[in-house]
Amino acid sequence: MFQELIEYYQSKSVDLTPELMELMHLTLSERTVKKGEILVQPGELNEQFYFVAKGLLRGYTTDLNGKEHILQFAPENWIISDRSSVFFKESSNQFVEAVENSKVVILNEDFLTKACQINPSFMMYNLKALNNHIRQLQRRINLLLSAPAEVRYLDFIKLYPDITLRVPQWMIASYLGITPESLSRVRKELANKNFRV
Amino acid sequence: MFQELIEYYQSKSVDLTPELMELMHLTLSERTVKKGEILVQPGELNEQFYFVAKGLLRGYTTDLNGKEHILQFAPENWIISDRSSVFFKESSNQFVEAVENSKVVILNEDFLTKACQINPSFMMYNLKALNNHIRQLQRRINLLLSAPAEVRYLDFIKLYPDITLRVPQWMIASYLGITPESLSRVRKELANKNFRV
DNA sequence: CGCGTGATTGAAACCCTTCAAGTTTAGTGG
DNA sequence: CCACTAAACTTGAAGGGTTTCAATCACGCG
Repeated sequence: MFQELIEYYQSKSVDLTPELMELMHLTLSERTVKKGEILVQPGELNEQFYFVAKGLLRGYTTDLNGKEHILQFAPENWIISDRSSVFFKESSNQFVEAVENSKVVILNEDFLTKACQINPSFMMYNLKALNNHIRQLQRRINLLLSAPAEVRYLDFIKLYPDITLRVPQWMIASYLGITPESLSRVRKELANKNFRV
Repeated sequence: MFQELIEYYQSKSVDLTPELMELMHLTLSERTVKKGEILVQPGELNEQFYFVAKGLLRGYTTDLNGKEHILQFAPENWIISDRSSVFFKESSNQFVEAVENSKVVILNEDFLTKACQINPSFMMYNLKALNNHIRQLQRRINLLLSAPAEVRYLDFIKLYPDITLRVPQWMIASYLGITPESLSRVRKELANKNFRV
């Protein structure tokens, strides 16, 4: 059980003490989700974090015009959730959906806080992970504020070459904040400049 | 010493044990910064968090055209820093500057990790604060992806009425990702619609 | 009072969107 | 394995929101 999660923690230098292992087996569970299946819906309370053991999830919102806006992709070894629900007991404001057939490990607030308490190395990992997440989000905000679509696209395929190949183009467009048509034109422009992925 | 920080922690239900108080006095320091003074520069290593006890700071980047893009404002009781430096020992990629004459408490990684280790209530506070920060950033990304300038502006003055009154308009424009001219026009439109702040 | 910073306004240009149509690709059932 | 269909991608033309550049106006501070 939780093989992928355990290996992930090891790679992050988490000291997998018997105590931590016991906590994991007591509080965690696994679940498989089919492509297109929805794990979290806006309006619902969902106090779970999902660690992606296999597959690919995405988090997105819909606006008043029904347009989707992708907030995050979560491939293997990423954690995705709606933090409003988990830490603040508010209803979610985003969807979490499986882009591919996936396997996730379900973490909850209980596990995270207890693991931090009983295991200093886990706490260090968690602090770093959260700060790193903040860093990524700031980087994305900076790009949205300062860079045109072409630059944002190049940044995306450089940062996430893996995801680029696994999701349809319109999802990348949605993540970048442009229309699929615009992304198509951006790619055409890049091709004309002899750019190769 | 650290009166504002102590009151802030109390308001967040942090249990201010003697042990934690001692750690604070051992590792924290205060500093006053004049309006316009710069605390962090891109390229420099700066392993400090700043808790704003009084005043207002801002974090911003400059792009290749020399244009500024404001990543965050930090009024009283906010923490600002460049997380690349603090947790990952990389050089900063943003400026941190005082918008007003300010007083800050300087926190470092050592304090934060130790405080989390010796004090469960501090750890809980810190976890919540980080998750809340992530939530705010996602909210902002969502707005940048989905909403036109007018909506983003209305959201800003609703969320940060205080900051709206304390910073020049061009800084708000920079935060929103538009030019000062555009913000001026947005405000004119709103005035025509009989909108009042 | 004069200077500099910030805010406003106008006109042209630009990036991106929208809408509509056509083309390609991928998946499914016969 | 082919045929069919739906989804994804491309392309074009028109329109909208925002930027750019330039000029003007308002205000606070030395």
